[in-house]
Amino acid sequence: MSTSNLSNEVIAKIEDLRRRLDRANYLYYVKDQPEISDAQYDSLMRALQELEARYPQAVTPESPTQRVGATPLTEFTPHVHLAPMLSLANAFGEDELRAFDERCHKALELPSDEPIEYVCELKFDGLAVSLTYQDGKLIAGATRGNGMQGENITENLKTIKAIPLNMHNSKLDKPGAKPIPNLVEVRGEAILTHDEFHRINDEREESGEPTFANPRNAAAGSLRQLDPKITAMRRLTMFCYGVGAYEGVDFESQNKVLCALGDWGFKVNPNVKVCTNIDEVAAYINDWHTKKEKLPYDIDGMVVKVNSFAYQSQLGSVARSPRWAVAYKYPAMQATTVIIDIIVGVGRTGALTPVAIMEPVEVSGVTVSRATLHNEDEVHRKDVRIGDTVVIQRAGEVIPEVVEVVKEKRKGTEVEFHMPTKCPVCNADVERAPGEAVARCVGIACPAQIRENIIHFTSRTAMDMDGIGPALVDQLIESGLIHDPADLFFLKAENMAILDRMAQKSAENAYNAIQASKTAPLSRLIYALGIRHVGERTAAALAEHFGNIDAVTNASEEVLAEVPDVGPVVAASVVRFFHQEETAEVLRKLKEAGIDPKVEGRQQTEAFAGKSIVFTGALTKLTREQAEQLVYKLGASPSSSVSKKTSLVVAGEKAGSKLDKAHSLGVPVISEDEFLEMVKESGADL
DNA sequence: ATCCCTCGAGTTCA
DNA sequence: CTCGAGGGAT
Repeated sequence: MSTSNLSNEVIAKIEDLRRRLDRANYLYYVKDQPEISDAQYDSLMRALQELEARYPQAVTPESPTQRVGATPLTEFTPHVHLAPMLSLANAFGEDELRAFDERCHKALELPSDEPIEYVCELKFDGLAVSLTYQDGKLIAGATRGNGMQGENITENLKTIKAIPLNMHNSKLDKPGAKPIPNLVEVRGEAILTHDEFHRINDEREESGEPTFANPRNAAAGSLRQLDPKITAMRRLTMFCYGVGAYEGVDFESQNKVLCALGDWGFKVNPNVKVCTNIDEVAAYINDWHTKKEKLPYDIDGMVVKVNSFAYQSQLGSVARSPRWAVAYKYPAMQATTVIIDIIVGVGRTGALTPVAIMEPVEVSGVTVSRATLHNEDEVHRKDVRIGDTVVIQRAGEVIPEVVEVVKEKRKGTEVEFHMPTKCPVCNADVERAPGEAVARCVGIACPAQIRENIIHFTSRTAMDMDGIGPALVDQLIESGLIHDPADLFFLKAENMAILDRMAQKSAENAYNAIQASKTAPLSRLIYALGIRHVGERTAAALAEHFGNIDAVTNASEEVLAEVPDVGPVVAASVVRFFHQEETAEVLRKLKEAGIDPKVEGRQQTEAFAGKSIVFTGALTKLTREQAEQLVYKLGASPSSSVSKKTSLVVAGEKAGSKLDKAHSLGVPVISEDEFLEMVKESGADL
């Protein structure tokens, strides 16, 4: 391996390979229009690596092989920006945007009817970065830091393929094209796309590492790695939008800067608009308010800049921000606040739910003061403590959630949360089933559960008693007028009118709503009872299968398990529910109030209603299916296996084990003919 | 036994 | 809307 035989031919070969690799990179990472395949790229890269290995003296820092440095750093060194990286003043809402326009008019001494040209650019939510190029070669890259001085992260930035190691000079023949300056600081934002962010978090989750709260944090974390190999694995990208210091080139406007950056091989976001006046700016901002959600990366606003550089220098800067630009911020989806307390709520099923009570804060236009923490594990996973400063957001724009704790703000006085061992409402024991996430109050007469249960009963999706809300339910319980859902049906308007702030009119409305609910379909009633694991769908399936409430009440676990989507857990839950004395009492009162809904198309015959019937052997006059449909129509539930809950077995010819089982369990058995006779006598309307 | 899908339950604010 | 659990398919 000698250094002496580096011929011109070899140099030319190396340079050709580098040119082709740089171009492939540019087309792939900047233009998103690859022209060669990954395999072709790899083979070019391998060829270059081999040549460089053979002629180490030919390796330059700008070679495409040098994107991932070999050795990790021990620390970052400071980097002084040649021109400061200013921060922008914020504008919230159109009024502040127009105020900015007026300030510009005033400072430029322009009449207000003479419009100023502005450039609108997306404001990326990433990490601001400055790249320094000397004679077209990347010599340094740094974070923004305090604006004057940042950290030198050149090795990490070189791993970003969208950043050219060499500026392009191929478009010089294009009219208005700018030559490669001898010195330029290119300013931009390093970001992670949503896809990449999720990929990284998935990987971290799998390997048990803490996940990043958002793409910006992930991007920042990735660039602050001392080992560039790690940064290289986080496939960051970078949009460039401006210049700091520059020599050997001149610009007339911000728009020309963006064009030049594009020509030089930098990635420039295409969603830029030159607006002839502030109205167009406002319209463009408004346009992107919804469109921004469809972008594959995060933006948190729009940057509005005075286009003309002449105007820009006339406007100058105040303090640390230029007067010629403003950052329009869309209403923040995230905010920071302080956890005042973590309280525990008791749900209808006894579930204890920790809820964070926070210093009220505005998030996307709404004041938020509480957020669910779901369960104890969740609290500890996020390590939320009372007194913590937390980042919150509205998940799906609606429900507030705690995203993360700002650990840097910890004072050491924060209090850890522990699930109480006694119910905060009724002081009964709290149990957490092994393997389950929720802790439950086991108190059968827990007032909180009774309250939630009644509220659930009246709710729109259950019995739909319009006009009866939590407040009224509380008063009714407190005054002793009701103890369970069924009591609602015995209320009289006069009784309710006695209550605080209960006008005669609204008492009548409530009374009418209760009476109207008496005709609710069976599925609603079953759902309203609030059986654990029985929601709207399962309630509908049970109603459909059994046809009346008695049939459900008497059903065994086996019979229940025949219902579609009902398995052992749901079946056991239903049986347990109907075994409770309280349930029997409620059902009795419902009947007394005349509530016993039937499913349409089913008749409730004396002989069959609520019975569980099994057919066995070969039927001669009916098919098995017809027979099952028949008893279903008459109010019974057909079943396929015999248990002690079975009311009746209809045995056809050559009946086998089911008949034996019926005999051994003492279940009545009849023949097919007897069955048909029974149907006839039932008086059913066939 | 394991994965995927659906359903249930709890939650916020205007 | 999100998480967790149950059911059913594989």
